Formats: sequence, structure tokens, C-alpha cells
Amino acid sequence: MAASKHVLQAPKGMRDFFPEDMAIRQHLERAWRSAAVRHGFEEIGGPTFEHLDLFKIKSGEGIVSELFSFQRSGGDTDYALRPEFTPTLARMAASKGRSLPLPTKWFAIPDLFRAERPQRGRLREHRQWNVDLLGAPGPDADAEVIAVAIAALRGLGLGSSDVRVRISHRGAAAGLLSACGVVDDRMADAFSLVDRREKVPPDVFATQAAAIGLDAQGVARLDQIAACRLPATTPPATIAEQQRLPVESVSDLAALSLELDKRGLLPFCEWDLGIVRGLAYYTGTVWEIHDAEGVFRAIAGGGRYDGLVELFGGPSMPACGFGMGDVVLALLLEERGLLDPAHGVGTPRPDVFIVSSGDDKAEALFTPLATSLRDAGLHVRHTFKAGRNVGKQLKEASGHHARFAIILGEELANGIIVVKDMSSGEQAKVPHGDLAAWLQRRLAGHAAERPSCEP
RNA sequence: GCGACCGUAGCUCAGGGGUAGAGCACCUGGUUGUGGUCCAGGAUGUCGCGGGUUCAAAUCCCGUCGGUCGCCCCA
Repeated sequence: MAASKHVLQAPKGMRDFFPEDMAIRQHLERAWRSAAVRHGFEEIGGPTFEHLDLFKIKSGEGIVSELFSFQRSGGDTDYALRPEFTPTLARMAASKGRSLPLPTKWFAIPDLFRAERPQRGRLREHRQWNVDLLGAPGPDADAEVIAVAIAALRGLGLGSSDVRVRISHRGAAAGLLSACGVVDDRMADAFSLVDRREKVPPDVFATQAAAIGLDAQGVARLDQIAACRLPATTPPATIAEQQRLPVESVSDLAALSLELDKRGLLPFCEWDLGIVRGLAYYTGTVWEIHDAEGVFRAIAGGGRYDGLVELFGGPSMPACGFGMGDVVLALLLEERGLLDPAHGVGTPRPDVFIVSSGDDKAEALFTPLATSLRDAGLHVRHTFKAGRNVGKQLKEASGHHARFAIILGEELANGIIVVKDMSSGEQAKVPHGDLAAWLQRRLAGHAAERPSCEP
């Protein structure tokens, strides 16, 4: 069968990763993994696809149309590529039952799939960093997962002027909606409406608000309060007082505020009761991380979901965590100029590029030398072209950004190898037997600027 | 699922019924033992794919596959 052209393109919304793309992805994953491990989280993994029904437990039948689901040829079991990691995590936690030590701190970096129309910041396959803290009910746990997220972003060069954690709380939001006139049994609809507030034209918003018991005055008040974002340095009690909300509705936020302050995170945070993120699922704190200007989609989203593990058949336990995707994050880093070699992003630079003058002695030594230097732990490259023009080989070395070129030429007769520092142009004559040690000594000086993933 | 715009050389794009173009990148030479700069020369296309209109289609029309950006949704 001849290959038709469209089959030779990546499927819609899927990405190819060339070396420079992998360098970016590894840069993100390095920062994620480092932040998680420093905060005491352990990495887990799970299957790329699960039983289709697993994904219905948390999200209902409506999720199915947004999944890539399938049956094995000839089989009748429904599977689906995972659209999120949380069900797998909850299944894993539930399967340990009461033997799971609490608290348990887990993270994962899965690729996730969803059958949606791709658009800016949303693709059909992406990597998402998931961090979950199981078994800890207090605000210190909420603060800790926020701290992990911020630590990773800081590791990528983003500061408090670049990103903002917008924090809300189910209790505070419910108090707010009650004060605006929403009755308790329409609360879920009200959350849904608030979540769409910025995307719905004002007149449509007013019409829908009326349907859940909000009069014009209530809508106006809701709109004003929900649009109001305050620095996290504002005490939640003050907000409750100003907005005439019950003080107990913000008690969790007040406790969280203290924990954030201990960690120096208040400059990164703000209170934003307009964040609801499907509050039917979250049970307490809810937050999203956005770029400070709010021009991109959310970089991360998380919160507290104490009913999760029980929902998946495990013991009841408190839980909080978040997910952070690679797509929006990379867009922001690119826009901020944080994806260049100065920030540790790039394909690995060769330590040495071996250049042969082409004479017999050089050709005989060429491959054994490359092998011994590689065995010594060096990143070694050389030309594969037939021509042994020294100038062309140096050009190739330069194109690969090699740190040193070693030139095998007539000096070999005296056991001498010429080593050229490609950035300074300086050349040294090094005895053949000393070469590996000499290079390692000189390369140690470059260690600080070498990506940390390299040995 | 709905809508808008886009698809031409490896890359970024110009050309909008009449011979397929530019810049960058690439290759060769100047320079068979010294790179990034420079100079000269060279190669490169089913104009995404399929169909239609026309004497003639990269160009106009329909469909399709991709891409981008909005909606829906965002677990």
C-alpha cells in the first residue's frame, strides 16, 4: 500500500519532538521532578490507558465523547487513553487500602490525551505534572502543594512578577453566592455560571443568573465581588467583613494565608473568588496559576478534594494536589525569553569533536580514540563524511557547538595530539596518554554551565 | 459538535487566471592542517490532497486532510 500524504503527517493535535523540542520538554520535566523531590514527593507511574469506566467514576458519562476510547480487535472490553491521571492515582491509593502510610506524597509526569479541537495552549496530547498529597487535612498541606508548584516555576526562571496563584475556596464562594441570593440547591449551577463569567456576554450572564435565583441586584453584587481580585496580603477576615460574608466561610483561607506566609509565598498569590474550577469535585481550597497579565490559559490548577480516594473504593482520606501542563507553560517561558541556552535549555553540547587530517596514523587512531574517550565519560562526536578536510571538520565541530576539537595529524609521530578550545581558539599540544585526563580537567571548569541532566 | 483565517523550496514567506519566486539554510569552490565572517557558483518543488470551471488553475468553486485562533468543554 502506497503511503498517502496525510498519513505521513502527525494526527491532529499531536506533536513531533525534534531534538530541540525534546530539550525544552526535558527542561520542564527536570524542573518539575526537582521541585517535587526536594519537597519529599515520590514519583509514581501508571498505564497509558485504563478501563473506560474508570474515567466515568469522577466525571460521568459526559466525559466519553472527549476521550480516545477503543476496543481490542476482536475484543469487547472498552478502554480509553487517560485524559487525566487522577483516576489512576486514586485507584492506586485505594488499592493499598489502609496499609497506605499517611500522609502519602506522590507525583507523576504522564502524557494525557483528550479528543478535543486543538487551540492555543491546548493539544490532544500533552504532558502534565501531577502532585498529590494524601492523608493530610490541614492548610499546611494545601500550602505545601502550592509551594511545590511555585518552586518548579521559580526553577524555570519565573518570579512573582510573572505568575500568580489565584486562590479561592468552596466555602467562601458558597458564602458569597448565598449572600447574593442563591439558594443552596442551585449552588452547583451557580458555580458553573461563575466559572463562565468571563466568557459569557453580560446580558446572557444576567439571564442565566436570574434562572438560579439571582435578581439584578444580586447579579451586580456577584459580578463586582467575583471580579475583585485582592493581594494575598489582604487578611481573609477583612474580605469577609467588607463583603458581609460569614467569618467562618473564610476561616480555611485565613489559616492557609498563615501557611503561605511562612513559606514566603504571599507575593505569588492573590484571593480570587471567581476561581471555581468545577467546585462539585473540589471540597475546599481551589486555585489556578496564571501568567501575571492573564493572557494565557491556566498554567496549573489544583485544590483540595477530600472525597477522592473514597470515590474510587478506598478508605476516606483527605487529599489535595494539582496538575500542571507543558503546553501553556512552554508558551509562557518562550514569551519571557526563558527557553534559551543561557537558561539551561538546549541539546547536549559535545565535549570533543575529533578531527582527522586523513593520514594513515590519524585514521588508525581515530575510532579507538573516540571509543576510549567515550568510555572515560566524554561526549564525543566526529564527522561521518568521507573527506578529511580539516577546515570542513572544524566547521562541523563548530556547528555542533563542541567545546574542544582534537586534531589528529603529523604530531602523532611524537605521540602528540593537538587540542583546540573552540570558544577561545587556543591550541595546546597534549601527549596522547594524558588526553582524557587533560580534557576532563578542562571540562570541569565548564561544569557550572552544563545542563544538570548530563553526567 | 460550530465558526473564521491559513497551507507555495528544508525554514520564513511573496505571487490572487497566462513560463515557479525571494531571503535564510544547504552543497561546491576560493582554502587538500584550522571553524563561526566574506566572495563566487550550484541544487531544490505533484504550489497539502481529490474533484470541478476554463483554451489555460498555485490563483476561481466544491470536498477533504492538516495548521492557527475563537466557541462548546476543560475531568
